[in-house]
Amino acid sequence: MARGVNKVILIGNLGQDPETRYTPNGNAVVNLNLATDESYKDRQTGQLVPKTEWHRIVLFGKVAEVAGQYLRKGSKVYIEGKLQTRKWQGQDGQDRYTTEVVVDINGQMQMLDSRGGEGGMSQGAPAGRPQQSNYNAPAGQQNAPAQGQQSGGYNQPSQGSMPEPVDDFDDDIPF
Amino acid sequence: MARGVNKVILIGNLGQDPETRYTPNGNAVVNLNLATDESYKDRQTGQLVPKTEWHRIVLFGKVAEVAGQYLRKGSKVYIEGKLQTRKWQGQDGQDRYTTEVVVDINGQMQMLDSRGGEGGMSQGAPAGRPQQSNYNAPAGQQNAPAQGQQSGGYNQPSQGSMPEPVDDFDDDIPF
Amino acid sequence: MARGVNKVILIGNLGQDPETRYTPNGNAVVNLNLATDESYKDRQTGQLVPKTEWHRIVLFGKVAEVAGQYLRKGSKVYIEGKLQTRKWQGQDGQDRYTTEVVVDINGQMQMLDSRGGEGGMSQGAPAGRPQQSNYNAPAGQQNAPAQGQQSGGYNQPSQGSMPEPVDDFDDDIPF
Amino acid sequence: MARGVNKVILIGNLGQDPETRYTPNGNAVVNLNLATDESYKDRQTGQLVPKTEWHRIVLFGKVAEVAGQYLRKGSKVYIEGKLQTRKWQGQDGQDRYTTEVVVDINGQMQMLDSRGGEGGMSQGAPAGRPQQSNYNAPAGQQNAPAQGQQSGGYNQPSQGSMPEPVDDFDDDIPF
DNA sequence: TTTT
DNA sequence: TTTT
Repeated sequence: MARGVNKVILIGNLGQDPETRYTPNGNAVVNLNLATDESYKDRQTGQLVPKTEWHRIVLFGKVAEVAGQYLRKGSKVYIEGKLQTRKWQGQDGQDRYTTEVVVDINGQMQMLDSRGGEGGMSQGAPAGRPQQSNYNAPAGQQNAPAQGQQSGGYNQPSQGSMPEPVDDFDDDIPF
Repeated sequence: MARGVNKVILIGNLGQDPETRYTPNGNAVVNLNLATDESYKDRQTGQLVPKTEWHRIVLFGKVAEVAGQYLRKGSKVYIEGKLQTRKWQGQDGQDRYTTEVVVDINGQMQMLDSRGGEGGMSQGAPAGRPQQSNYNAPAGQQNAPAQGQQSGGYNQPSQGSMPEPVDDFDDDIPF
Repeated sequence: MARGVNKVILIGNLGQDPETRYTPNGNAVVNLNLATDESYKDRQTGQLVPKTEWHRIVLFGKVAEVAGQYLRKGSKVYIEGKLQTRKWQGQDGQDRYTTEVVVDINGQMQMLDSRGGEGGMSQGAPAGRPQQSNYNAPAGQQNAPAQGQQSGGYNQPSQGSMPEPVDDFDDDIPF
Repeated sequence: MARGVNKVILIGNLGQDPETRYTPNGNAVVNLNLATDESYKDRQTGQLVPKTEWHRIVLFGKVAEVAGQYLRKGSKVYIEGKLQTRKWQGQDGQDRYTTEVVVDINGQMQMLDSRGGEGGMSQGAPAGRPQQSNYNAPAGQQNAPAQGQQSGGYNQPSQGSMPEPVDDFDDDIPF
């Protein structure tokens, strides 16, 4: 289904809790802000300078549910997805572009926080963590897109189908 | 030098000829517009729908020289680099962001057009091709940044150093 | 379905025509011998020395059919798969191990020979090419495992299904 | 320096402590046994069956020193390297082949155990851990290849140079 | 031989 | 804007 290669591999940490939305069909769509760290040697000073790159990740389907349920601010995660640049309109009516890493059925997400409070693969929601109301809403059920989530507007891109244009993000600047 | 992973792998075709610039130090900086193709099955119609994703690639150093010299509109190429989002100011004074795939000494570029005239690994510039004046300017020499290219402003990011902000792109909208 | 990452990405050329087998279920299993080239600078002489690495690739399912049909000795190809080490018995009864790159439904194969006689995505078998009798045998049909191929014995490892034990390779030394 | 792509990306856990050797030049060469886990659905039973794949990793240079110093049995690690198949002679005089994932200056190694005592990026050797005598032997110094390590025989493959044949592994079966 |  |  592809006559090219478009692959992104990231390991980094979440800058904040995942944002979970649901499509009209009840499929989870999760956004992550992921930081990858690098350091380089300054040519003037010879000092090692840290540099953080931020990535916007969008997960669909099963992997979105797991991400929304178990990842939290600070979580370390492996992401494999593809690059996608989305066009949107600024308040001034001008076109803007946002590049995201899309993780769908062809991608992968691996939680890298082992043992202990941060999550992992353990079943059940760890205590002491803010629960999101629709967390366990089974994909495909109609009860999922509850209040605050009508915003949805995503189609589930399973096996190649693409997310539809999003017209009602919380604010005007999605990145 | 890294406490994370930030890797992009692409195979696609150039939408246009490479754009070559030179830094004040005479190092080549090359921009590519790369298309990766995918097709997905439309859920309504069951039709296979082609979809093209465009990527902005920036190459530095030796690999930039090779890209600028041998790649052309339509060339098929393998790219391995990292994601980097650059902030710039629109004419309206507002912040804009552009995400690029940066190919530096840690990255890779492979030409995938095997046929004769289009390039490959062959030495020497093929005949019948528009030559760019500063093509063979050895990196690090002072003759490189000729008129129209003082604009430079890139530092060569070899082994971790970062590109400096670019303040005088041809136009206001670099993507 | 994975609590780890096991990924291989190769671009190289086939050392010989693909070898196609069929499982008892009529699914294609294709073996490729793939060369990846690299060159390194000899520390004594300073010379650039070419070095070829050979990889054994095994493709299953749909991608196997395409590979068997269109790839030929010399074809350039992109492979994405996973590492798998298989144990087998030498004639002397001792254990041997062979590591292969397995391309199943989670992997990818891209033909990189563009335009012209070498293949590409073109429909129909190019003329003047040795046809293999069972080439177009649809997967899942019983006519596939003809003589010389009962050897099969692979299960298709797509998304979890595993290769069955292989007991009758053509010869004793599969690598 | 390459006319192909040969890349391996793994995330898994060490089956045992790293084995550190030194070349005659005092450069560290470290071997890891890495397990990557996957599970697949059995087609008969419908059960989810776990499957572990074992990988032999060889690290050279700086990354080898870090690996030897901080990784331990059970450590989770990200590995980026290239495939290399090495020929050796069995006791019976017959050729054997072993495929390894080589991590040199072009590769990467990331420790993924964040928790305290097990390593991470912290300076200095954590207490309560078996120290290896030649741990801090600076590369290139003659004191490194102490007893039990004359075996060495590796050249450091920095930037493309290749490991020389190894003729005196501890035992006859290196994998 | 690891890990969850 | 590319390619098949």
